Amino acid sequence: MQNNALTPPPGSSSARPPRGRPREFDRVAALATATRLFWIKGYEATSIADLTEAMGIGTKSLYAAFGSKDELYAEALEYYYTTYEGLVWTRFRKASTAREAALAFLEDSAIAMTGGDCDLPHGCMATLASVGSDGHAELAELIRATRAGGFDILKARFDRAKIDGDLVLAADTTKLARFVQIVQSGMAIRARDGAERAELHAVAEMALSGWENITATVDQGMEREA
Amino acid sequence: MQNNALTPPPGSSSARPPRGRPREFDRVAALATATRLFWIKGYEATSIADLTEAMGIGTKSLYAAFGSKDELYAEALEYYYTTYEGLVWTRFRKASTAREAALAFLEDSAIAMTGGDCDLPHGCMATLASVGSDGHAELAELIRATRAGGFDILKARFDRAKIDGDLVLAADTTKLARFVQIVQSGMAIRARDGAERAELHAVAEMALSGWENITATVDQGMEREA
DNA sequence: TCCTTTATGCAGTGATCGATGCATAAATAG
DNA sequence: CTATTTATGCATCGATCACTGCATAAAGGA
Repeated sequence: MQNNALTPPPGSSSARPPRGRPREFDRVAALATATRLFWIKGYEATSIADLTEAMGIGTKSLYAAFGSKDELYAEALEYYYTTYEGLVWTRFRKASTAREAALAFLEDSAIAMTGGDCDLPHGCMATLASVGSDGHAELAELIRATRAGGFDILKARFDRAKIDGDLVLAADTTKLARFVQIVQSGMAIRARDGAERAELHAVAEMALSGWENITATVDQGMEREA
Repeated sequence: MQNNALTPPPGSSSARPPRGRPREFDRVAALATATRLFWIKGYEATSIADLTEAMGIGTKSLYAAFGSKDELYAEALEYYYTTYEGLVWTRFRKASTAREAALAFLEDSAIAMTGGDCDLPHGCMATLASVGSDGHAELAELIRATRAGGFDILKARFDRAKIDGDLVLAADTTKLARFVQIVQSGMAIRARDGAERAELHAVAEMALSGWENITATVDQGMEREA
């Protein structure tokens, strides 16, 4: 949860200026390049050779600056989230109702996953990340936690909507948040397969077209099931 | 599309019985074991050493029987589909309306993705397959084609529903099929992350709770968007 | 100027990757 | 029986994996 060995604060307080030879490359730019590569190809398919070539530095500099491949990936995932989370959550936070928030989240996800306003890689780095769980337990847990964070935000917003009054108290916010999260996850897979933005946009709208039914009848729906 | 080098007919017509030393292992059982391993760990994270150990055979026998890792994966994907597609599509095919078919597909997917009635690996092998596109273009295309097959089945069913009359002619069956496919894809990711069957079951129901709104207003929804 | 500190380039570490050569074992055909 | 055909076990291939030791270059502090 807190900063462990994998995620040291990147721009930690530089109390004294470094005395030796200064770094010849921009660390942030290199991290951005690494992030893009991991985003596109994933952890396992991205080799150190791929990274050093794309970043324009040698392996020694990479390890001196980032420690290991795992630590670099962890920093890249953090960079990814802090840099691009606004694309997906800004309108969500401004929305006045739970439904508007969910729709904004899915619509803006559709935009972000198809390149945004620039040429971002398609798909969601956190959703599509699949680190083989052999010896990378720490990374796998970090990725799972990142995914879980999105769910928590959704559920918290829906819980607040109950207090605000725009969501009935009987609504199951956990299931609601899971549903929205699952739709976004599915969009990520389609985006990686080359889906157009309009397709994902339409899906965002269709997903919430039954909002009133969902929020009002989800519990009695479970009773009907049993 | 047709059988290429990667997918020779496994049980092709044995015109004459083999003359030499018979194989000491069951090829189908070995393929089933390999399929399960690929299903759980994916293509890249599953090594030949992992496979030979799990299958209980040597590398020479593996290559003699299956050709290469790529060809083995292709056969495993085919085995996966032909063996388990019934879990997901049987009730779908029997359904009398498009909505019932879609609901059956999502509900049965929820069951299959959480182990079915035995201890199947969680998640969908085809959906979660992510072969790094470096030098494995043929496999990547095969996987994309497998995913596309599911979409085609859904869309064909919805198109038929228009003729049957239980779906309005104005409905956009392409978007409808994409939506259902995306929900199922998202379920696969959640299943791999350890989702309970009940959670995915609830999502299947929620996804189709706006069916009447979707099928009736999807086009005017697009107009409202523009 | 000299000394310390840091970064870089190059070569190379052991390990593992997918895949093979070779000798041998085991079966059938004659 | 012998000859032929096939499967297997063992050792190993070159390539690549993540990663590091060592010598050198380049900066600041004194």
